[in-house]
Amino acid sequence: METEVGVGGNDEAKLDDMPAVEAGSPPSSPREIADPVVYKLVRVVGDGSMVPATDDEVMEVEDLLEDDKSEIHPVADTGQNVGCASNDEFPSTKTQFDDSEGQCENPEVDTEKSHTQLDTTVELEKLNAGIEETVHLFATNSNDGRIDQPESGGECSNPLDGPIENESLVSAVCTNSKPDFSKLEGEICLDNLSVRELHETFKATFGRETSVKDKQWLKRRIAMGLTNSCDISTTTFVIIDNKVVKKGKEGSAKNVEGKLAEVSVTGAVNENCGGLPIGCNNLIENPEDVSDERLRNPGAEYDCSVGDLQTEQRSAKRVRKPTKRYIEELSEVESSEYSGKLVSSVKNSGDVQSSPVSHVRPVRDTWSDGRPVVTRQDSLGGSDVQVPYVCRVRRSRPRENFMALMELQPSSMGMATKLAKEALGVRDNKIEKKVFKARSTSGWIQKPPVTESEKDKQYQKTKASELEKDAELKHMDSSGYYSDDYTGPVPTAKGGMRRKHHRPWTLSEVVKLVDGVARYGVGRWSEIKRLAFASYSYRTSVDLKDKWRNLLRASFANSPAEKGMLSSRKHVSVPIPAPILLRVRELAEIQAQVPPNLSSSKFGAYDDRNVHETRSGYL
DNA sequence: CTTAGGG
DNA sequence: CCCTAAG
Repeated sequence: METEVGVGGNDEAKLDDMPAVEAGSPPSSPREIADPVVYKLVRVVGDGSMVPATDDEVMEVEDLLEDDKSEIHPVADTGQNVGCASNDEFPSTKTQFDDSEGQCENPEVDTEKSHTQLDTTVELEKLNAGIEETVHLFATNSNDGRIDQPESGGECSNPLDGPIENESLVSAVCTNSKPDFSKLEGEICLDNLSVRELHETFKATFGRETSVKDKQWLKRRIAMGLTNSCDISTTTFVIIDNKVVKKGKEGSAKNVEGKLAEVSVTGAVNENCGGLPIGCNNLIENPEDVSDERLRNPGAEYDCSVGDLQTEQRSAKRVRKPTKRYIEELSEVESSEYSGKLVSSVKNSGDVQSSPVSHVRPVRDTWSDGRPVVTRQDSLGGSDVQVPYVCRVRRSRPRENFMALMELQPSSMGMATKLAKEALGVRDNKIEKKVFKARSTSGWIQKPPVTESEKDKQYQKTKASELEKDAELKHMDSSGYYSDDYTGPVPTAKGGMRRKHHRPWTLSEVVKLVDGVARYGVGRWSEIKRLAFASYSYRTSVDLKDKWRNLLRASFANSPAEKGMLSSRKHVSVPIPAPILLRVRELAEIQAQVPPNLSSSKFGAYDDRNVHETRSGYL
């Protein structure tokens, strides 16, 4: 449990981070500034006690603060705000708007609007849910449940001396960051404002700019910001003294009014000068924020019309790591129906039902670089263990039948194999050896494929016929043909396993290989494998190549001795008949001298028999 | 993925 | 056989 929480407290020190307070126009109410409520970072330890935040944590927060500041600065630089000195500037604001009016109603806005609105609206739906949550959290945290009782008259308990502070403090604290709060005074009819004006107002409300061009969204946001309420009519936006006045039925609006103010004030001091509860703020910030997070998504929905917003916003705002919640949400969405539009799913989550629990969780699933890590949740013994989910599949190796493997290697293999199997996705019997690559270290090795049941039966038939055919050539046992197949991992003295399985080449195989080479040419291993070795699931092209290499070597080594070697040498498991070696040599020479292209005119030096034999089917 | 080569 | 570097 290392949840970071903000704890209200009077901490002047933190003010250093808010230059806004001292410089700039004289605070209208020095007292408030002297006694602001500031968030202090602490960490709640398991037992409930709190310890000071670590440097790192503080840094993080400061980062955020800076973030915000940097965001605010541009606002100041625009010089649009003529200072927020006094509270009675509303009129001038009006005029200001009028003056700078003109291009506000550019057509693009409206065309763009439709798209934008779509998305943003959706976002809002969702966000609202979050807001509700947050509000509740706040309510419970401050325990006096004031949020829920608008007219309780318990203002005195407000550490900031009552409701009035709401405005004065805000304007005071934020004086320097220039949001023109005067604009927020008195009656505001958002409906009458142009997009540009809305932007102004937005700025004034939140102390930052927005690039959203959706009037509806702006109005809603502003309304929410000003009233600290998330329950904003979607149609009418008349705000008087921080109260939304719904057209027709005024007071009926269930706004939280100033009650939330105290909460929001705390939040305000901390970060943004807007009168928005901080949690709320984080959740419903610009859609761009959200989109930023959403960006992690491959097929993010903001790809078209809102694209510019993203980029624009991103340049201005540092990208924050998506919270775990987002990751979860996204993955959910992604896995379910995500294919570019997450509208519907978002809509769903828009219901207030979303569990508050989920978003308090620490961000653990993300590496420090913000890159989500693909893991597999294994519930082992109650604790969630995340296993890096490796899934390597053998390229085109022998068919490894895991069942057989497990049978053959009872001991350590059992468990390991099982695990591996699970991790690999059972169905694929071609398991990449690489998984076991660590054989020397891991201590266990893959099993030989030998005992393949069905597949092999099938090919054993073919094999059988071949055997007969081969039987003459070699004096091999036709019965135990496969019995010796298994040359399991050879346990080396060190306990580490050596080599996988050694499958001795049978004479028939060799013949086939030679034949194949004769037919398709040296180096066409894949072809030979495909055509001549179709029935041998093991024996990859590489194997063929290797074998050929060996044959070649042998053939040349033996040639001088000719047939004599047959018995001379050490007992080779499958002594290769001289004729074959001879063929090999011939083939080798042919192939060497005659680049693949030429047809047949260049082989005078070889006896016809061989050549013909060799080339049978070739020409 | 397929080849070639080294190990 | 394994592993890898190269097309």
